[in-house]
Amino acid sequence: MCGRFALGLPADEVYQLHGYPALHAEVGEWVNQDLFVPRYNVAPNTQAPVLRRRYAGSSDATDASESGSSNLVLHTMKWGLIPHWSKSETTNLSTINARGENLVEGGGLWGSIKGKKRCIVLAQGYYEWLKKGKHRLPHFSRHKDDKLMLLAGLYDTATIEGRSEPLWTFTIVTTSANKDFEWLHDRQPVILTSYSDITTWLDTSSQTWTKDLSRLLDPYHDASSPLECYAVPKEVGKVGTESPTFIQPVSKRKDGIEAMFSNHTQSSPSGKPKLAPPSPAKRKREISPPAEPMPKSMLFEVDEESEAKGLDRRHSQAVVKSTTEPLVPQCLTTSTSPLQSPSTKKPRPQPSLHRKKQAKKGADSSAKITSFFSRAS
DNA sequence: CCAGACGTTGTT
DNA sequence: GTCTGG
DNA sequence: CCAGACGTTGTT
DNA sequence: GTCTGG
Repeated sequence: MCGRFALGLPADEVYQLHGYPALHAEVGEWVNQDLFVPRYNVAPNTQAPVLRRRYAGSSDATDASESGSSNLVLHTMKWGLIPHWSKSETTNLSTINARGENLVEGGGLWGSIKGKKRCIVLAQGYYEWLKKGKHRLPHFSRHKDDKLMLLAGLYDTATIEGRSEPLWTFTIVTTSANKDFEWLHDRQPVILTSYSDITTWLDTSSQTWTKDLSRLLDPYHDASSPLECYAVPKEVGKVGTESPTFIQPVSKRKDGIEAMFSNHTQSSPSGKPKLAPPSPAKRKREISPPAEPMPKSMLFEVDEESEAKGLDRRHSQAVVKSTTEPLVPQCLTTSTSPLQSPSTKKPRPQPSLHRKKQAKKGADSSAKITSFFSRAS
């Protein structure tokens, strides 16, 4: 399922968080403090930000600052778990995901890890490709309130021949998609939201698996933190590309077109449940507006069929709505500045991640092609 | 005992 | 590394 | 997960 | 089609 997501931070950096309260700072704050370099296309086999708990006496301290009381460490690991007994950095195994069902059942590759090396992968959201015949249309799923998405993960370290440092890698735990997401895909990452779930998942002190942990792997359902999902530019499918537009609804860029076609409306073909589209009013708060410029030009193919269905989706029934209350319990509230001393760490300039040239223009018959040129200010 | 698997997704 | 299959 | 490669000999 | 790289 989850083969791509958004948000990352600079490689090889290790941050010391100041205990669980800082977890709240989580969202927004880390990003706004430029401790993260926002990324919009995090692929397997690349580095990504991971949170784990460290225990006194363990020798896995890496080079994190030794400032005492904290036991939560944030650093980067490579996506795609390499078991500790492997001597090679590559593997035949598919380990970018771990099925929750197989954790519960026990044994196997995960048997020795699930009780001891759990972590949380930080993301703005994740991509999923909706299959439409032979076409695949990328969608982005995220918390409606723009909170960081916390994905349940497992990690391990391996000593690779010819390397002096251990290789840290992780995998993302998956489960059945919940009802609201079945139209998109049958699997979903395990998304943690409540403080107690987060602490439960990160607490490996017992070194064992428990029923409580199994419960966390149930399909996502947290009415207080609803998700939203919308189509995004196909360009996200190209590895190595980066653009904030990848996590923005493609429909937003089709305003003109949408207006033109808006009479078609629906005739709900199947009884499929669908997600409500992002409310237009809401989409304004951007996560960490990057210094990064928008691409010179973006091109989107609008296939009539998908287009129709896409429009249809916006009239559908809906995702649970949260109008209520501060989604994070008080216990998570940060005391002061959560990350004031990540040792020598400083905000760094946005790396230039663009490599994309020009979207190709070969209008392939059947599809309607529309180009949008965003004038990056 | 040794050899070989150990995994996921998607597609057929 | 640990478990399974032969 | 998707995108892109997937091969050899001989000659320069 | 299948494998590799990102």
